[in-house]
Amino acid sequence: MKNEKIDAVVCEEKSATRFSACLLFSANALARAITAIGDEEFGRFGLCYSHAYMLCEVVAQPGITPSELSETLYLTPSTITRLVEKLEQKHYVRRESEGKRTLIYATAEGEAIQPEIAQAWERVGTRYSDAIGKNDVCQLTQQVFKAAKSLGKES
Amino acid sequence: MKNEKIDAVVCEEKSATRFSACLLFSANALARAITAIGDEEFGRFGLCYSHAYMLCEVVAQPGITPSELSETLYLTPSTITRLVEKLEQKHYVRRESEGKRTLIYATAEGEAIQPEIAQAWERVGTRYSDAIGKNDVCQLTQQVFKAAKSLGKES
DNA sequence: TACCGATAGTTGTATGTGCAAACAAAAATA
DNA sequence: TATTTTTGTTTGCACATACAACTATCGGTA
Repeated sequence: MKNEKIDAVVCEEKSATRFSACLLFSANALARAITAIGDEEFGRFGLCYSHAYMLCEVVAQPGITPSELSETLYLTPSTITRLVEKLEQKHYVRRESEGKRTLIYATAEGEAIQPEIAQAWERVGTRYSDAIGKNDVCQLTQQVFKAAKSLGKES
Repeated sequence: MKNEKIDAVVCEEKSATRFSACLLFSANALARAITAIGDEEFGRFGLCYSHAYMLCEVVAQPGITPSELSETLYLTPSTITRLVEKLEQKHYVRRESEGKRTLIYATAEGEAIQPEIAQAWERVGTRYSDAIGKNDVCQLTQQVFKAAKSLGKES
């Protein structure tokens, strides 16, 4: 019984499943695993990884708009709005309305925690490099990003 | 101004960003993009991709327990409980208590939609293969899964 | 037999994310 | 100039997921 049939075809090692051959499955599993690390590190100062990334971008590009952030971060505009709200609550950014656009600026406080973010970022990198292997990481990242970009256009 | 300094180092093509070199970022971007496709296809009959996967597993392994599903699907037990609840609402599975364990079985209805799930699964595969390239997909999937597994052990 | 730690599962709560709809402002067209 | 369309942003709602705390059961030990 059980799943002999499918497993016989798909599996080679014991931990593989009928799902491991599916990119939809694997990509989500990877994202969850690595996000756990990211949120653990960035969480030390009360941010999740996407907040940290967004804040970096705002610091680098003062007056950036939500739609620009949306493109850079590969997130929908509504998600950007929510993230900005959170960062605003924490006084890391402020918003300025300019016509139909919204300009986002980092506060002094937001700029001040940049070093901490950079450190956390590095720790995250170290941790997943250690787990996955430094050489593989670089290639994997490139391929993953390329795939994400291709799929972004698909729909 | 802007971000010349960093971009000069990191970017080669215009769409790359300081983030694209980060696996945490890229993996999440990929997961979101591919999940959008998955949910679109599986959503045609009211499921999201994780429901569909779980149902497959339950059909293949009648009487499977939440903790087994948790390992197979790389999801936390609490998430499994929530997914099972959803599938139960839709009358695709039923639960049986056996001591401290819970056994999950597919209903006739649940087994009946298996063909539809298989079709949707195939459509998803076709769509991302078309976007990414058939050859790349296979290798990418393996690497992504391997990385996810390594990271799963890390924490 | 009676207790205690370990294990399995569920629930409360919180959060990131997205879709669809609403809204506001700009641009295009008549 | 007036009207329509398009664009940018925000909100209402829904959902997958996780953590922490809680409950229930099992297994071992005194």
